[in-house]
Amino acid sequence: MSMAKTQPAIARDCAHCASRLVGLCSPLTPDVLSEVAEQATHLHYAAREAVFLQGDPARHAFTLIEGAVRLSRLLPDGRRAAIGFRLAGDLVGFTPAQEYPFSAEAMGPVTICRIERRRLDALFERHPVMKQSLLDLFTRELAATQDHVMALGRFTAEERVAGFLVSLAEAQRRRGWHGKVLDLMATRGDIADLLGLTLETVSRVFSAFKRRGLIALHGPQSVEFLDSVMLQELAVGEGCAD
Amino acid sequence: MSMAKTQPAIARDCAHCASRLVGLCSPLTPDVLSEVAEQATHLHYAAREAVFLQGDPARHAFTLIEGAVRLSRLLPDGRRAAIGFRLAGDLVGFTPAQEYPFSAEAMGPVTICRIERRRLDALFERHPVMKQSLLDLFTRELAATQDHVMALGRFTAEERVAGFLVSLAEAQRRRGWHGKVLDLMATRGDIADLLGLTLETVSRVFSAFKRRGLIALHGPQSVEFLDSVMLQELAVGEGCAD
DNA sequence: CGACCTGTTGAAATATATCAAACATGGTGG
DNA sequence: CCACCATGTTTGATATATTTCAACAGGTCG
Repeated sequence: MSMAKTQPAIARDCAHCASRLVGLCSPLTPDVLSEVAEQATHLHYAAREAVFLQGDPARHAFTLIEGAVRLSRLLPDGRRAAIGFRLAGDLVGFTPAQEYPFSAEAMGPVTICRIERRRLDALFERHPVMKQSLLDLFTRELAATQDHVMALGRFTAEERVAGFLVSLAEAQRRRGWHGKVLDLMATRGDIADLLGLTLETVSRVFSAFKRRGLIALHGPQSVEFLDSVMLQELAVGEGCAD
Repeated sequence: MSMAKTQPAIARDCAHCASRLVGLCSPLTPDVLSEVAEQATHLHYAAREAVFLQGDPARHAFTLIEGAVRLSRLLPDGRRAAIGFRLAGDLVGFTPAQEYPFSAEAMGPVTICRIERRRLDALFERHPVMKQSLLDLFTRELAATQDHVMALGRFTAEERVAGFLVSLAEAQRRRGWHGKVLDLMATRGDIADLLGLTLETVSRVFSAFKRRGLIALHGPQSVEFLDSVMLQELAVGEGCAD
């Protein structure tokens, strides 16, 4: 099952990967990029497998090539809260801290590009321009997490699910996706952990949205947007709720 | 009532203030510090007054000299969620974004040190060391916000209130406070907005803690810790709940 | 085929919200 | 000094959103 780590094949096309370091490397020249590429490794993970665990020494940073991962924290009694989902192109697990502050688990089959943190730090030393990019990244991440706080603190279950759908669609759109049919890449349980709900509630909300003609389901993971306007309104807390 | 903004007296002792830029300036030399001090202004705000509002152009950054402010977002229908509280010494409203992503309101009488963002940016240009400090600051802030997500998503009302008390005590301890009696500096409503609860629920939880001998109240804003161990356990989600 | 996982749906339980009243407190002005 | 008001707090009764517990359905995979 966990043969993933046994195949750290050096990637040939990792320049592609490196350039995707969420724009971190965009100020860099091609030769620097290929230098980065040589230091990186491609890995594969199966669904539910952990990329790293909360508390592990943060020796690597990752960029997702394909698939999606869930960043989450676990309580001693089993309660789980997801901090967020990360999709292809996202930087994962890069922290100035000594240990990862949360776990990262593959939500489906995942291909990921791994680089040693030491090397990344060195890269930052030599190319201070990147620090600005990193600061911007952290700023966006902070803003997103604050949105999340708003949602968990004051939104109803329906508003949270609508918000999840809308922002996932937005994230995919930034990745070139278009159309009306969205692949969730997450189980009801994953979504529940993200939204601070139970999986049953999430399922009920999907059913309610379907009944009201806001969405259609083609299989539980495949959502078609029928009334994006209404969903958007719900998502920002202006929904009429009826 | 709002004569605050009419008294932007240049502060003489603002080097003290500048040095408190949450360690941002710790790598700087004294002469640079006094240079910063000359560019900063002291302001006073009355309770409930806004230091800045969500959406305002982010033209200034602030450091709290005295008092406490609430960072919050407001929904069109009046629901409010607080992102966090900031205490003396904290940096507030410094964002790379164009607009403030949330509002900042004084929770009581507040003295604050204001500096133009332009000047702060220039300072960062000239002293790149500070970027590292800023990155560390953002990292801590991100981690704190993620804790908040965990709390709002999976903690019960009692766990959230216990967590609030413990982390406020911790914050005050870092500021040199010691002892057992804590000044909340926040109304029940403020705390409710922070924890995603109603003010009535917060009040009931305080009463329950009092009944169980975990705390004593000397006036509604003054909390005495009687059983810190139990509170701590509740705060991290290991509480036995009885 | 049976075991298993994910999802759906129902009925009951419960934590928290909502609505409402009474109680303190501090300031203000007569 | 007292009456008065605004603001915050406590507490009670009730309502409700969401959870919990439970049963079942549809895939998939060995």
